Amino acid sequence: MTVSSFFALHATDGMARTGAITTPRGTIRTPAFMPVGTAATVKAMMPESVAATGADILLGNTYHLMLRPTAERIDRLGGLHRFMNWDRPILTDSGGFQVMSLADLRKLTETGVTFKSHIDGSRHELTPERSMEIQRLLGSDIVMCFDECPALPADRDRIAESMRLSMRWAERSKDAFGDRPGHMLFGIQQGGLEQDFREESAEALKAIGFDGYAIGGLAVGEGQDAMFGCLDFAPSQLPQDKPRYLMGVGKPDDIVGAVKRGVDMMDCVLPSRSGRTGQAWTRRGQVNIKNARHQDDPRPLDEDCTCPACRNYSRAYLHHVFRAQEMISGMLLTWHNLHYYQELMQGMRDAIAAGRFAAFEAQFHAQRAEGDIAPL
RNA sequence: GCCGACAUAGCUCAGUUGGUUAGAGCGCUUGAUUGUGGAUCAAGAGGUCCCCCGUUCGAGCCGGGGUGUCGGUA
Repeated sequence: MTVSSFFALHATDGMARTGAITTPRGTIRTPAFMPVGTAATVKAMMPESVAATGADILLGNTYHLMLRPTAERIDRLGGLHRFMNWDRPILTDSGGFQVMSLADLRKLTETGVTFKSHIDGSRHELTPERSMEIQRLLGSDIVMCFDECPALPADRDRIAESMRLSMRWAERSKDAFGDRPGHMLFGIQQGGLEQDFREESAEALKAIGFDGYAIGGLAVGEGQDAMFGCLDFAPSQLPQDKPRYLMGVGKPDDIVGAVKRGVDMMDCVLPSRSGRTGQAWTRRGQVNIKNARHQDDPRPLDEDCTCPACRNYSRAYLHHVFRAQEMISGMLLTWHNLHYYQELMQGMRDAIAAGRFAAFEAQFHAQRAEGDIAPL
């Protein structure tokens, strides 16, 4: 069906699409879920285990790697892939999200952002140019523009001002990125929940021209209904023939809703963070393994799951090791969560290819509605 | 046996000259977590203040007796 040199659309079903992004380091099947490996590791997971869950690509983070161990050191050691023993594609966030999440540690100007390190208090300047340089030193396959991501709710003036700053930074990012065969640069649409600002942002990005287009600034406090409302129009404002990447999303039902609305790629810390804080995501919904009801339960987290946590361990064990703060707790639950997320993505890819996404979605919601297995 | 200290939430402990409905940390029961600060936040349950008697308008607090624990000593 297709299109650009590296992105091939294989099938669509409604707004949902399935395809593949080809990179020198491997193919990314879309819709894709990308685990987050902020500090050169998907926490609690070995890279081969991450690959075993079915992940084609993972994320690294400009801001965190810049502070420690520094981009220059990673470059001297052969680049991020070699450094962390992950030879498949890596997408690096530009540090833009930290402009929001670390708001009390930074100063924002037209030029860029000055951060005060949360590690040692040292000052670091991040600009579109410096962000591109760091992502080049890391050897990132998919580089993200440096942007600003305002928390919602925010008033229209603030959203417009922020979006336009991000668009000026997008242009500087493109200039600084230059021409790097085999590497891609993605622009990031902003504009809050406002359709006109999203449109203005999309037009600005398309005029600059990118290899892919991200939808940024969502899942930052607006709630699912509002986010879906925005996704009812945002994807179609972006080019049809390029990957669309919804940043930072989400819970399983957010992901299904996003794919339904035309999103090709997503990332989220949730499966990995939840794994470390005792929360599991299953086809029957959310399970809090911390809860006392699991302490005598010999059954697996999910009887139908083939991940190591479900195949080899009981809920009672997972409960125990979480309560005892044993490291295997985060390892097993993270593995399960990533496995479930990837299985969900595969299910959606198959369903779209077969033209039965609506049925898949209905079944997804029906299984969740059943709720967790009955008490003992 | 004698001398001394101590006894308050599951645990470790605060508790003012005697003054509303006795607190904290941890633990416990739950919830939140969306481009990761291995983080953080929120709610809740839980008390015969060792027992008895007394003083007092009023006792976790003061007095007497008892019980228990710990320490010292013979």
